[in-house]
Amino acid sequence: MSYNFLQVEKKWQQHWKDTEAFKVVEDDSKEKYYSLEMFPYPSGKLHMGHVRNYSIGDVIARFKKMNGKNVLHPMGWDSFGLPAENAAIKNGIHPDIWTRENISEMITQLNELGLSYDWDREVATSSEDYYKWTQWIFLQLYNKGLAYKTKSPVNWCPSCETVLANEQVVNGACERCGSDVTKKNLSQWYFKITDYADRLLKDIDNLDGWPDKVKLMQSNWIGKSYGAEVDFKVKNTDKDLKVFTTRPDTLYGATFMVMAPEHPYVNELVAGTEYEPKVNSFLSELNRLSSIERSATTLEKKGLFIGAYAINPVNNKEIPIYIANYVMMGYGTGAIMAVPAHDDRDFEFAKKYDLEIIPVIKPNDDSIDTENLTEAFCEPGIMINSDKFDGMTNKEAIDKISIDLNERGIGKKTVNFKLRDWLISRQRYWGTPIPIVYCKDCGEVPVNAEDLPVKLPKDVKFTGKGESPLKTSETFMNTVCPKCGGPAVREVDTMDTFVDSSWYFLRYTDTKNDDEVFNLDKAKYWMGVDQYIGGVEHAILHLLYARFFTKFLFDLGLSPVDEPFDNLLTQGMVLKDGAKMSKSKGNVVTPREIIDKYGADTARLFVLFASPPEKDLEWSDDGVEGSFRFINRVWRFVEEYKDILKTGDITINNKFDKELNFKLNEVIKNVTHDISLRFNFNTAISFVMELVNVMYKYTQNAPEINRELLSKAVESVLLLLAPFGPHFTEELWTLIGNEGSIHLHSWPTYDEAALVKDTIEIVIQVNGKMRDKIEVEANINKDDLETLALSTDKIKSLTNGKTVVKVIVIPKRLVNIVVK
RNA sequence: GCCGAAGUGGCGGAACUGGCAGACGCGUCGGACUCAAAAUCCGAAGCCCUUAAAAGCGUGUGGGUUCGAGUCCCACCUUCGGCACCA
Repeated sequence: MSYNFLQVEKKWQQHWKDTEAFKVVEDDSKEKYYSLEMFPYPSGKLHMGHVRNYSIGDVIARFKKMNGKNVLHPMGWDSFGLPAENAAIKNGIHPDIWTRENISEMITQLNELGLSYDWDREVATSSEDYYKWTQWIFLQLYNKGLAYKTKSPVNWCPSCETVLANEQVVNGACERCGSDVTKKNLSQWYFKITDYADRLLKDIDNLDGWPDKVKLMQSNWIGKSYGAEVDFKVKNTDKDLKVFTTRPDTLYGATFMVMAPEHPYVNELVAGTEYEPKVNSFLSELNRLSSIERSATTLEKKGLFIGAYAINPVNNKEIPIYIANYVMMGYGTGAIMAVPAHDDRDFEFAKKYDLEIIPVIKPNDDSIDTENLTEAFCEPGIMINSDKFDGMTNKEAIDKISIDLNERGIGKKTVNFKLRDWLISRQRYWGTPIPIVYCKDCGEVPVNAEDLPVKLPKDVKFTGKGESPLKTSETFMNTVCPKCGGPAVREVDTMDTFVDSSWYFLRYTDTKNDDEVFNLDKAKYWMGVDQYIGGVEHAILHLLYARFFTKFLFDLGLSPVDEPFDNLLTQGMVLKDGAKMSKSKGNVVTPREIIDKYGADTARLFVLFASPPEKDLEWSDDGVEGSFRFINRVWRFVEEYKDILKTGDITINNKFDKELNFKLNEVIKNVTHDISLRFNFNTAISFVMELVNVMYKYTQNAPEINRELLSKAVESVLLLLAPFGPHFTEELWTLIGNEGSIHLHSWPTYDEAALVKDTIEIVIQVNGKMRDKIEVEANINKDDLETLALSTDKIKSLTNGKTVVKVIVIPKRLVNIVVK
């Protein structure tokens, strides 16, 4: 026999809806708490990863509410994006309809899980009243010069005739049709996130509530490196070739120079020379490689001398200029000085093309023959072959040489970032239109803010071919210029969906505002997000973009904070048989089947109990069964004893009462600690299980049931479990005669006095090995404890005939006797 | 290659600042209830040797620090994650 979860869960879900239980408004008399889970793409079907993510957030939200906080716990939809468009191409359903249907299905499923969302604050990035403001933010970026258009190579699928996002390129091939992806130069919109690189990096230090792992990933992604820019003259020309190096100390060891094959100087330097055809064939060979193959470190280093020489500014040495496949145009200046003696890649290249190797640093201990290197020497050491810098440590020389370059006007200290500007153009329909028009006379003109939103048209053809579906809508394309009123055409690209999700957490504070992106006072009340929860796959892009937007809006005086998320929890994946659940592996367990068979409370309890939230969770059907059993065990207990429970002052009458009372208070303390400080829901639940076990034993063993005490224990169990299993606890709460929702009741408190024990158990070790235990008065002094420990029969027999060298007494814990 | 995380029973996982390793759950075994089964309740259980007790061995491997190490230090192995020719 088990409880009727179907009926109970339905009943309370309806009740919460009817009473608007989770509606929340600003209230200055209460401390706020903003609990946020990363909003989903509305695919239409919830998976276990969602269940885990939202269960974690819901426990936190409900727990904070029971602790007196005014809790903002919203949900919404990252509803622009490719799948909707693919559905349109495949099935002819309009993306808008497809998306709306999915959203309503997902809302049903989320409500079936009993999640405490304030649906009044729902946002959908694809709705006009949301993307209007996404466009508005675009205009602000544009006005500040942080949104710009430029030609750049993009991924192009020749078969689908469309641009692909990086994520849609799998091993150099189109995700949809498998064709080789090529590069195509197209005009693209960018956000100048690089202007914020330094701040985005520096402020990572303030993110105390973020996992180190995520902070590190962001740091690496931004990739700041310190070094110097050095100007090399190109022999017999007036050109200066700039290189970036992090090792200015090795400047005297530069024996050749390598440029990226795409470097603009390459064409100019070889034009009309005997090297031109060779360079061209080198280039076309390289272009045949996909970007994946090109960037593989295993790719053999290949290069070509282009007939020109550069002059090393520190010693006027002429060095040959090469192009090679291992130098990237996108980083630094696209050209490097090659120092084979002290760089692995340059060494490999020099050996292959038989180029000169000059050591300029030797190890402190002469352990390496620098004249006959077998590999590049990359350790710190002492400067040699470097004029006036000889004898210095190379560390010292980095600084000295940089200063010297600066003074002579041939170089300077500089920094470089790996972070690039953010390409936001997508040649797609189902996204936020970019609010720009092109006028024959005025050129590129931003749409006036009062004319927003630039709406997505309905009369669009979805063929899956061509650059952008919006081109097929004449009503959309043809417009008038906001500046001169003349005929103009609209930008047909839409924005990357990461743009939409970079500010939704701010909109939640004020979702219905038609006049402002969000109200500053409301944002002031709710921001920052106290707890953000989501998958670690968003550790870099989404979180970095969201930080960028928040800082930008902060600079405009629109956002009250310059970092959006005070605390971040990255939950682990849900695995089955050691692998991520996926259709292709056939190891998917759907939330639907679990809810139907056991109910939402069981599903929630299991995903929270099976593993700590930040670790991967191994799915176990037997484990789910166990969680279901536990809920039933609680249910039966309450049913059996509900009639004799009696609230009132508790008197402790015997050792059974005392034991139960101790456990009760201990568990309240531990559960509170584990939820609030560590988010270790798995141990929190296990403590409640212990309490329930003790309660069962109590009813069997105690000579007489202490009705007030048992009543307090039952209430506490329900309150402690309320955030985890909101439905059955609500039902049992009324069953034992309470009025009102358990979720409006305050969190149970414990009595420190109940945790004081009269006697405690002390472990006795001999030479660090546990040999005996004794029960002693809790307040026994050290000397008495030592005497007692040495006098037990067991210890006496073990120490007999040996010398006691030392006795270590740790009060309230153990005694360790060292013997020889 | 670089950076990071993690290795604990048959399984998922506990052990907060070094102090009884294995909480809690699953599975297993035994008992009660039942004509029987399921469900439920109670109990056992790291491994090894044993009728039992005691001893011994046990937190990836090898060393070290300490009265005492899953926890700290050094070296290594394995697995997972991120970045990947970043000059």
